[in-house]
Amino acid sequence: MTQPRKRNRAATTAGLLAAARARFALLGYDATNVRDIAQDAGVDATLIFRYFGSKQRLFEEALAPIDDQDDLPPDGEPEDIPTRLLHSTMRQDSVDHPLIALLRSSSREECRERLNTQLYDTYVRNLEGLLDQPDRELRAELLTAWLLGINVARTIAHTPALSNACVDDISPFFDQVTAVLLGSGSALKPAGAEQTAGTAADGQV
Amino acid sequence: MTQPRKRNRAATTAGLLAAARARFALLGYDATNVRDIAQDAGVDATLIFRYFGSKQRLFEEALAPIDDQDDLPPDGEPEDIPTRLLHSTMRQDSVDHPLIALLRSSSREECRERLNTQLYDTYVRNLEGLLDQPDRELRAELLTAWLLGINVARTIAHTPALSNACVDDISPFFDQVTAVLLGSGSALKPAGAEQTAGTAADGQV
Amino acid sequence: MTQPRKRNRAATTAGLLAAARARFALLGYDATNVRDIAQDAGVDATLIFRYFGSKQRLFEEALAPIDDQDDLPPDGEPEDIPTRLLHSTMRQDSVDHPLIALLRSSSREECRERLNTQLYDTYVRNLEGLLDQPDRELRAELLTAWLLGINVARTIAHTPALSNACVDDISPFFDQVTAVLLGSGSALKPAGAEQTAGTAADGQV
Amino acid sequence: MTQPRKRNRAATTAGLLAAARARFALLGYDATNVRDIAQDAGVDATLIFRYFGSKQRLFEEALAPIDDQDDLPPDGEPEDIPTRLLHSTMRQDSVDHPLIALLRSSSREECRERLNTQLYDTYVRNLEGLLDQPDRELRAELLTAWLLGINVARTIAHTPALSNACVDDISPFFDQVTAVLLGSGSALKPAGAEQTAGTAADGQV
DNA sequence: TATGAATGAGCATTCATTCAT
DNA sequence: GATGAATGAATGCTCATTCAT
Repeated sequence: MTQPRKRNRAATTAGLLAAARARFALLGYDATNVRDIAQDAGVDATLIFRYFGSKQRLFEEALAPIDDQDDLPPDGEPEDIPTRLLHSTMRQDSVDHPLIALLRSSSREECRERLNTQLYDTYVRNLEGLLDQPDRELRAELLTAWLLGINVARTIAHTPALSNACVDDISPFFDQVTAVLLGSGSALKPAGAEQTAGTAADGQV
Repeated sequence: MTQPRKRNRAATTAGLLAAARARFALLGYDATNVRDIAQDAGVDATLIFRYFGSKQRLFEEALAPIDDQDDLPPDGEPEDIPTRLLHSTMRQDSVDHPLIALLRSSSREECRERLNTQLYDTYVRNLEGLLDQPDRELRAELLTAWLLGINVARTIAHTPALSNACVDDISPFFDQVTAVLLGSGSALKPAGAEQTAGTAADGQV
Repeated sequence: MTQPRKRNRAATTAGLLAAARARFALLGYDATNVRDIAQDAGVDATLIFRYFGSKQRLFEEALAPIDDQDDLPPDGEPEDIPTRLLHSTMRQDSVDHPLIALLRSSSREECRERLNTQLYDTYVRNLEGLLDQPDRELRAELLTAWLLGINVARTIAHTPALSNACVDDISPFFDQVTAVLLGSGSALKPAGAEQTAGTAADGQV
Repeated sequence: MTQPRKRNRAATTAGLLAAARARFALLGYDATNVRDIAQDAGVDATLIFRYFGSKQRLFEEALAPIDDQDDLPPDGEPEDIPTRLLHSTMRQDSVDHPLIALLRSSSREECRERLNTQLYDTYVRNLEGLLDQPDRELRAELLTAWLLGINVARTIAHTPALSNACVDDISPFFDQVTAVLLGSGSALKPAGAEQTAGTAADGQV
């Protein structure tokens, strides 16, 4: 009680970051206030400024680590990329997906930019890399938009069916839509069996 | 606008509503302040309270009219519904789509509820009505999520390809994805050939 | 409906004054707003400024007429003065006694001055005139304070017994206290008999 | 006060309470604004909200301590009660008597209630306890009204004689009036001697 | 190092008052 | 003469941030 906390800078900043992540994702930047974050972390609000300088910087750092974790690692087969993005989208039961935090804070120009960047780096670029059609950017963005929309529907709008669905419920549809959007000439094509439907669809387009 | 538009209640309220619509959609509820809205409309901020009572009420009225306009009218063929929803999603060059305003204000419980309601009434319910599979709700929500994601990508994230795309660029993909998601047994089915792929895909799922 | 009111200046000002009197007495100057007064009178708030110039002037004029009516007329026997002041104090079932309005508005220097003046002109001066002792001013003020306190207790504090009391309930006490405060050497004294009771009462205590 | 009294919660809250007490008593609740209170106390206005939560709460706390101090302690002889109430009424040279603050804020329902309660608890109830006549409540209220009126005359109306009077100037009258109002059968009666003086005083006045 | 007292800018809202019709 | 649209000053209150200990 005299030493209320371990005076452990690492633990304090980690707790602050976690609390910030949760609040920013749930409420967005504006509606989140630093005192509540500090209270959630069980520390004094001043430490936010001591350790991070400003609310803005805390926001940036709170979103950064998960960004990296979300960036697709280069290992793994290319044809797994869509599936892995779906898993990333569906993975979070917790509401603190960084994309959602950015979306909810998108009244800030910098957040909009960052949302854009992150969407590109994590989704569009990776998907586009699988394709070689002239309209591959649009195709990649269309699939990205779908994943983004699913995320929003689940974490913000809370539409009932999607909120309760798990990856397996969605996979069948996802595979087909992926086949349609990534279409022929995609790197996925040679991968084979599960793409058959996609191939069929693609053939007719 | 060039003329100070003096002593005209109708024009003043209309200007206030337009300015509010734009600011709320761009910045969300919290980040929007009444003085800026009034300044955009070229009038004194107190008129907001005179005519609307509160910022909250202004928000509601600013979003209301477009809501109605977005609700699908019951006329028209059922199989046109997805296409019409796509047009509604793509129609707005202006950023002030009410769905976006609600999304950006989603830190407020009431806005989340309203977003949910509006998503259901305008999208999910109408799409679900076309289907009879046991999983028709999930299918409808998946298509809704896509339209929502496209909207977000265009108006908030400003992804380049989607932002510059027009309905015709997207229609081919949209038709196929619709076929996949609404699948067999849908009211769309008898409409024809392009559903074949969908049916095939559906069969294999 | 096309001619909503008789456009009768006299009636309008009278209605405004009456409404103002009631509101000012009930709420004091600050807590009363001109729109409510106008609404009570059934006219537009602007007329207050047209006819009275300002809220302040309306206040002054609203309190003025009753002032005069409360000033003791010079006719009548001097020994009736205390009794008449008691009746004035007890008379008002309605809450709009001007003294109360002034008291409730006494945060304004001008109202305090006016309260002082009115208390002096209506009460102290008249009572003091009945006396010739060196401490006649203090005696007069002590009786004035009592009448004032009774008024406050009835109209503001709403103490139960005093609120429900009528003049006859209080008269016996009043006569004795008057006898004590105005005391011997007062102009009342030679008047005689009813003071005896006071002395008797005093004796029995 | 000369020294900025920095970083001292106790001193700051005390200063704020004192400043609030003075302003509320002088101006009433509505006419007092928090910025002025803070300026009087030499601190920033936001500290009012930090320490008290709201203007309303500050008002309550500013009036509370004096309330307690004014409540008659149960010790002491019952027959001293009237005298002690007189002293309490006359004691305050400072204008910040809580009764006056309440009176000046009486446009607020809650203040009216509290005024009523306080008047009853501090004055009426204690006086009534000395009596056993059927009309003891009225008698107690009449004496209460007088003390209240004296307070108002001194602190609000500033009538000259009462404002400059001290307890000793008023005591002779007070004893006689008390004798009249509390009358025969009062608990004061057996106390005896000092009432005789009242009678004597009456005779000699 | 960490605590909490202090601060100033900003917000929604109200009100008396003026101006144009 | 009378209506209601327009205005600017002020108020209670919140928040990120800094300063002193």
